[in-house]
Parts: sequence; structure tokens; C-alpha cells
Amino acid sequence: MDDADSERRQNGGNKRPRLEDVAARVGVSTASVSLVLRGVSGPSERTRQRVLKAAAELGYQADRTASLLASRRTRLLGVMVDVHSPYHAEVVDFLHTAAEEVGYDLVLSTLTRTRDEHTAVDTLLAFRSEALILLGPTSPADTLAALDRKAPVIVVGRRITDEQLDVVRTADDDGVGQIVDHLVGLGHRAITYVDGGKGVIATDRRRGYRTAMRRHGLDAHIKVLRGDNTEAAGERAARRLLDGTTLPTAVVAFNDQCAIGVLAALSRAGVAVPGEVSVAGYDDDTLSRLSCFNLTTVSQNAEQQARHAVAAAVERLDQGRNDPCEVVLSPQLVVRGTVAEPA
Amino acid sequence: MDDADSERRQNGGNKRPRLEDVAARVGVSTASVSLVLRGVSGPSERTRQRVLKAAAELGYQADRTASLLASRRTRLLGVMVDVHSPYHAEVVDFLHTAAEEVGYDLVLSTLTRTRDEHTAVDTLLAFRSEALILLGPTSPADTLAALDRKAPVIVVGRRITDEQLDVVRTADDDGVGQIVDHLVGLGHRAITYVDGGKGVIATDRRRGYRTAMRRHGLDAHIKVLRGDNTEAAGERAARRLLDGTTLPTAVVAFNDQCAIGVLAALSRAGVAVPGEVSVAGYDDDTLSRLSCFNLTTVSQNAEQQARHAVAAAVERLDQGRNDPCEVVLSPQLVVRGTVAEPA
DNA sequence: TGGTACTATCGACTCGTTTCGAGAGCGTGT
DNA sequence: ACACGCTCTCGAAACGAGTCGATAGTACCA
Repeated sequence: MDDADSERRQNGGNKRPRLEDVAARVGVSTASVSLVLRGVSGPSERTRQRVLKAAAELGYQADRTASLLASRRTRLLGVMVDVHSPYHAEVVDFLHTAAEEVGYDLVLSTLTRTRDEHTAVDTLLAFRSEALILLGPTSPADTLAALDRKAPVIVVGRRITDEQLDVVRTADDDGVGQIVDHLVGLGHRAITYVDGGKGVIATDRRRGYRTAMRRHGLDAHIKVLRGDNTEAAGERAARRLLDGTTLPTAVVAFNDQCAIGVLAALSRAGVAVPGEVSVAGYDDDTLSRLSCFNLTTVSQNAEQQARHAVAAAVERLDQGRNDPCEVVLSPQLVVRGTVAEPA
Repeated sequence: MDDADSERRQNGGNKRPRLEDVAARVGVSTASVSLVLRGVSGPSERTRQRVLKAAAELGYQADRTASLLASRRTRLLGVMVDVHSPYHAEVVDFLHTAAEEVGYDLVLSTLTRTRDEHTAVDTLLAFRSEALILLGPTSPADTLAALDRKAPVIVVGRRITDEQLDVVRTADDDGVGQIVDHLVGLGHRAITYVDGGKGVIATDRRRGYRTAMRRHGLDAHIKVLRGDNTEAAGERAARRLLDGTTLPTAVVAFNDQCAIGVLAALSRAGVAVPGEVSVAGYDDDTLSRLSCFNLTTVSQNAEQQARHAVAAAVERLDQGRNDPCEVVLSPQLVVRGTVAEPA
């Protein structure tokens, strides 16, 4: 009955019902329906009920493209992510909830092999995102600064030299410092670091290692092995270690992936972890939590990053903030099973 | 110079340029500009050049919400994914390229802890997706069927009882069968299966195991251990195995995660893999490729799935197909290092 | 009865594009 | 000179919602 009714009402086919269809069914204007459906006060309780009923019966759902166009504001935050990153996945999770709390919605655009940052961001802008939350962008600072002129840009997870942009990140040097402190506290002295290649993040973490070692008067033990953010790089580094005359008592890797590589190479060589050598990673990603690795690492606190990113966007959009802000979160040491007192 | 110019031209502030702004700058109508920018034939070469130049100078970018609203078609495919799944990430990757090839764009909507399938799909519809590509949906068949009345639904990666829907999936039973065949070919007879819990997928794989064992006359060796799609479940199952009197020569797990758990428990117990026991997983996910696991597994062929999903959508939308189609892809055995001849 | 103070509702316009029929301009053939 | 086709361009009407000032309708009081 209802079906036939609504089909007749609709212009011929199976097109989706419009605001006007709901309005016609109830016998009010589209304006009233619009108000009711958005929960704005104004319409009477009677109208409200009837509109809601009709909308439900028709299976009405607002056409977002029209809504966005009509309202000056879109209340849309564009988020650029790398679908392949488990860490990004986690952040997106929290971004959703944080955005929802302040009445914003998210548009996602992802990086792929054939889809670079420029393309991804263009998509976000095309959807009229009011602000851009970029997770770990690799574009140069001035590109991002240029982008910022179109819509407020919030860079997440990366230090940036440009003074204009909002940045939410964790203190990478501090994080590595915490690991070193922890290791030294357990009695380690010969602590080797496996590097993460080029990039701001790698630089910061390396500096964190160096600084912490010096702080503990372990200048002589500072040793940085070339590495990268991959498991393979970790393995290569570990093999170089094994080729040497003496092993360090602890290895700190640029990130978890790399640390896993180190772990694998060591265990293959029959070196007990953490019996003979302690190993630590960075990121607290899904891998590190696997019980077979149970890797001691540093958490970047995805939830806090997400909250601060959304907050930064809202401040720009709704509270008229114009000066850039930089939120530097303290990373958190996650002690698991790959670190112990030196033998 | 340009900056000042364009700022003056725009109405006061720093609003984004509109089609009209470009048109005014060139001295033509918005209609012409629209044609040029979409690459539609019609405008003269002279106009084309001037429009392109002006658009570039103004940094014009089409407002998608307006475009979508104005054009009957949106050429938008809605994709529901679970950001946490590395497998989904891979499919999304290929979906992007496949969609691009046929002139469609993707809107992504993700599942999170607080965001269920219904919400995710609503978002997709709100953006006027013309078809819905759902990766591994868990909603019941009739819910999906209802959805299909609003927009063609393409279910990816899951068998479904409803006859109406398009489905793209791999033959899970066949995949497990291939593993068993491979193992039997190497001389294994005592092959145990670790189950994946409830759900259609688990059922299929379990059946694949049983069928294959029977085909090889190994009915007596059929043994299914309770399990799940997690590492922890794999570990538990492996411990139960270790508690038994004799170990099987091979273990096939529901998926890679579970297989990793099995691996971990075995190696902790000092059982050599693949020396004493061979282990195989399913999914060919990122984990299985890690050299420290180097897990023999079965690939679902993300690229093919993505292509077929997009093709199915296009057939529905552009080629007037009305009958449901089911594409069942053949999974592919990926031989790595955790399987060998029995001792 | 008239006036005030609300509330509930509506009509008409707006957002930035696309679309489409109409028409201007031009060369050609008769 | 006229009609014809052709290419290029344009004006104006959609698209489906949101916005806002205007206007009925009601209730109350003097």
C-alpha cells in the first residue's frame, strides 16, 4: 500500500523522495519539513510528528549535495589518509567520534599508488571541506602553506617548518628519549639506534636518541645504523650488528616495522630477546601488539591527536582563531616484553 | 599582482572563485566555461584557451556539491570499508584505479567502533552514490536487499543467500581445498583445521577443508579445532594441539591472523615450522608477507575483486543490467616458507 | 474592539553547477 | 538576395535543499 502510494507520488520511476515529496504528503511547506528534519525549534509538535512519520514512510533521506550547497556552511572536515597505514586507521576512528561531538562530518580521501597527495586534497576541496586534516603529509611546507589559503590546514603527525600552519604531533625526540631513559634505568649502556632514513620524523627521533644518550653520559656508546621504515631495513641493520664483534645490549629502532625486522634477524641468529639483547620500536602499531612480538614501543596516542586536530579545525572555523597553533603531545612508553635488564 | 587582482574581483573576502568569476574574467557565459572545463566539445579553441588560462589564474576548482546537484548523474560509487582491515585497504586501492578508468569517483565511508554499517551506508547515500560497494558487510541479507532498492548493492567478499544482489567473492572452499591439495601433494595426511567461528566465510572454508580431505580419502584425519579470526584464538587452538598426544603434520588456519597465533604458540613450544609441522593461513594479508612469518597462504586477489565490483556497478548503472550477478573468483595459493614435506 | 506579543507556517530567493533550446554569426550554393 | 547548414555562444531553467522576512493565526489584555 505504502509502496504503491509513494511510487505514484514520485515522478514515475523509483527516484528518491525529495523534501517536496514529504511536504506534499503532510500538506505543509518544504520549509517546515526542513526545519523539522534538522531538529530546529519552530514547528509545532503536531507538525513535527506528522513530518517525521511521513519522512519515515517515504524512506526520505536528505540529499547531502543539496544541503551542502544551500547552507553556507558544510560542516565537513576533509581528511587525507593513507589507507594502508594501521596507525592512520586508528586516528580516523577517533576523528569520527571527535568530529561528531562538535557536529562535523568527515570526508575521507586516500592515498594510493596512483593517487598522490595533490589529487587526494583536491577531492577534499571539491567536496567543500571547510578544513583539511592531513595525516602525515609529505608535501613540502610551502605547498601546504599555499593550500592553507584555501582552507585551514591541520598537519597531523609531522613537524613542519612553516610557521603558519596548525600542527598536531607528538614529540618524537622525547619519545625516543623515554625509551633510552627506560633502558638506561634497567642498566643498559650499549644502546644502538637503527635510523629511519630521510624525513623530518626520522631526524627528530635520531636527535632524541643522541640527546638522551648524552644526557646519560653515554656519548661513547652512541651508534646509529642506517635503516628505514621497513622490516627489511631492520633485518639488514641487525645483520650488520651480528657481523660486528660485540652486540649492544639494546637496540632502539626507528619504528615498529623496523624493530620487527631486527627481532626477526636476531631470533634467526639464535640471539635471545630480551635475554641477550633488548629491542624497542616506535608507534605502538598493530604489529607491536601481536603477542608473538609483544614489542616494547612508544604510543603516539591516536585519540589525543584526533581530538586536538578536530579542536584545531573548530577553533579556526568557529572561534575565529587566526594564529597558527602547534600541539605537541607527549608520547607514551608502552612497556611490553622485548626489553629487560641486560644480561 | 594576480593575487590582488583576483581578490578584488571576488566579492570582498577570500571566497573561492565560482564559475561566474571565471566567466566574467574571460567575458563569456558560465555555460561556455562549464563546457570548457569539463572538456566537452563545442567551445572554440580560442575560448578554450582563454578560459583555461583564467581558471588557472584564479585557482578555480569546481564545487563538486554543485556539480553533483546539477547533473542528473553523480558518477559516484559509495564504498563501505573497514579502515582497520589491511585487506580492505588493498581493495580500495584497486577500486580507485578501476573506477577512474570508467570515469567514476569514490566516496569512502568507514566502520568504526561507534559507527555501524547502517550509519556508514547512510552517509554514502547522502552523498548520492549511484551504487554501493560493500566490503565484507555483516548485515543480514534482507537488510542488504532492502538497501538494493535505493541503489544497486555490490557485496564484496562474502557469500550471500539473497538471489537479488550482486556478489563478488572468491571461492573460499576452493581456496582451502587448494591448500589441502598442496599439503597432500607434499605427503601430508594428518592435516588439522583451525576454525574461524561463526559466519558464512568460516562455514565455507570449513566445508572446503572437509570436502578436500574426503576427496583425498583422508576422512579419518579430519579434525576441526574451534577458533576465530584472531591471533589469540590461533594460539589457544595451538596449545590445545600441543596438549594432545600426537601433533598433526600440518595445520591449516581460518585466516592469516589465526595462523600467526598458531605459529607463535608452536615456536614458543619449540616445535619447528615447517620442519615438524607445516602451517598455512588464508588472505595473504600484510602480516603473512612479513619475512619473519613468511606464511604460506591463499590470496583473494584484491585487484580482480575490485575490478569486478566496479564492473558490476557499471553494468547496473550504464548498461541496464537488472539481473543479479555473482562473480566467484578463484583464489590463488601463495607458497611461502611455512609449508614443507612432512618429517 | 483594537492592540500587542507570540507562535506556526509559508513563499520566494539563494547556493554553484549543468543542461538545453534558442539564436547569433558566418560561409556556401542557388 | 535568400535559404541552408554549421559552429559557437548564451540565457534561463533546473537540481534539492536551506534561509529569512513576511504573514496568518491565536491568546491575552485593556
